[in-house]
Amino acid sequence: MLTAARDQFWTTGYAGTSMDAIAAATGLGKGSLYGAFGGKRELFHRVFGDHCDEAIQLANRRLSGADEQALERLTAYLMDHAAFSSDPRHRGCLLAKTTAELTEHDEVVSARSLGAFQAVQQAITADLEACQRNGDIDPAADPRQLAALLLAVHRGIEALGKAGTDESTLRNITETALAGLPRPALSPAENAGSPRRSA
Amino acid sequence: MLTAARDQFWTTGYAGTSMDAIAAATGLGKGSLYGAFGGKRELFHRVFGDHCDEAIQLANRRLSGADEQALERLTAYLMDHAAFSSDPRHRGCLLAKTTAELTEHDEVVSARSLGAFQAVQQAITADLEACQRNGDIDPAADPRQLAALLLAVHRGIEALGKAGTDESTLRNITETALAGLPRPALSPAENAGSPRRSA
DNA sequence: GCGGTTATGGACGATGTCGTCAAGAACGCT
DNA sequence: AGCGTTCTTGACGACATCGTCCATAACCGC
Repeated sequence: MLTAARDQFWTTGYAGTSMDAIAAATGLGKGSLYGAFGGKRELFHRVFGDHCDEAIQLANRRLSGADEQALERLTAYLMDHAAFSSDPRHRGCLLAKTTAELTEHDEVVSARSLGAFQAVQQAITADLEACQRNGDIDPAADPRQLAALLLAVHRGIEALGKAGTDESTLRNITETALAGLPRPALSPAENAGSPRRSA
Repeated sequence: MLTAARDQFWTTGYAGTSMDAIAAATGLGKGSLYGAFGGKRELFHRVFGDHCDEAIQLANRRLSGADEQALERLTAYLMDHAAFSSDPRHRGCLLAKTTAELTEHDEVVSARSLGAFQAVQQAITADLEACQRNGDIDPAADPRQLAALLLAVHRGIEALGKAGTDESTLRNITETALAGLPRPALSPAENAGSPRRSA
């Protein structure tokens, strides 16, 4: 029911969605909607908040686990996002669309957007720290800065995918970004022994 | 006059902007608007097309010049964008907002968005090739892939800035991205002689 | 200066949209 | 079953919005 309302906002945006459309999509009468949520704005806040929570949980779930697979998880997370974003059926991230449309006009939305992005960045940071513990990434690097970069790449892929960029380009972007991460400085002698992800 | 209409669309989005609002903003009567452009959609196409052209021209202007300053230009382009995007008064890139709102619903907008992004990417590619000629970047690297990554970072910075990310974070992202570009492989002996950008 | 042409502007009808409300359905409790 | 309470609903008023239309103003060649 909330998902039907969310989908409606998702495809037509906040301003482009009428309460009648939501009533039709959910099967509820308009009176019920106003009674339950107060109004269009409040309903959207509810829907948007839930969506942010889900997105954060998803990132945390996909990026947490054993140190040995940390780089694998990160790669998969970004690669899947690239594949997903380039799908023409993809409506685009609701978080991105909402931020673009409403962040200047709605404090609640603005705060929640920023919070969501920071939470995802935090999840990436944690995963990068795991990569460092596993020897996949230079331990001297600041994982928060790398995470910020990867989040930016993540959001950039989202934006470019929505514009119609094809999948291989988006995957290449991900690969190039990951290739640019600082590797541990190995003295030539110790090439062999250090732990790396499995192929 | 077109800029007034553009600004109106820019701040309130396509769906959120009424023709009466545009009439008020431009000082023109509604009849004139419909007579001159045909309708809301056509007017927006005009405004959006002009804006894309300007954005492309700006990128080309800022990223072209002598090989010796190619890396400087690229750095400045991205850094300025980071500073710009984090300004709370910044309305956010019209190209990004429009792509987010309309790309699924309007073929014309979709095509023009993709074209604009590709044009900017091309400008970055050309600048990176200049960097390679100047010895700032590994000549073995594919400049188009690096450009795609930098464009993604550029768009990501835009998105994060709109969400409220502060300037220093966005600048750090830019620096981290630039630091991850592949440097020319120098044999230890020739460290001294190769051309680098001036500090 | 003048007739014809074009541009202008705001009133207008039709429709869309928001939020409310009273009538009715569903439900629980005794 | 009978009753009161809550939930649901679609019609409704007020207003916004779209696109049109015509009376008027500006402009042009002559």
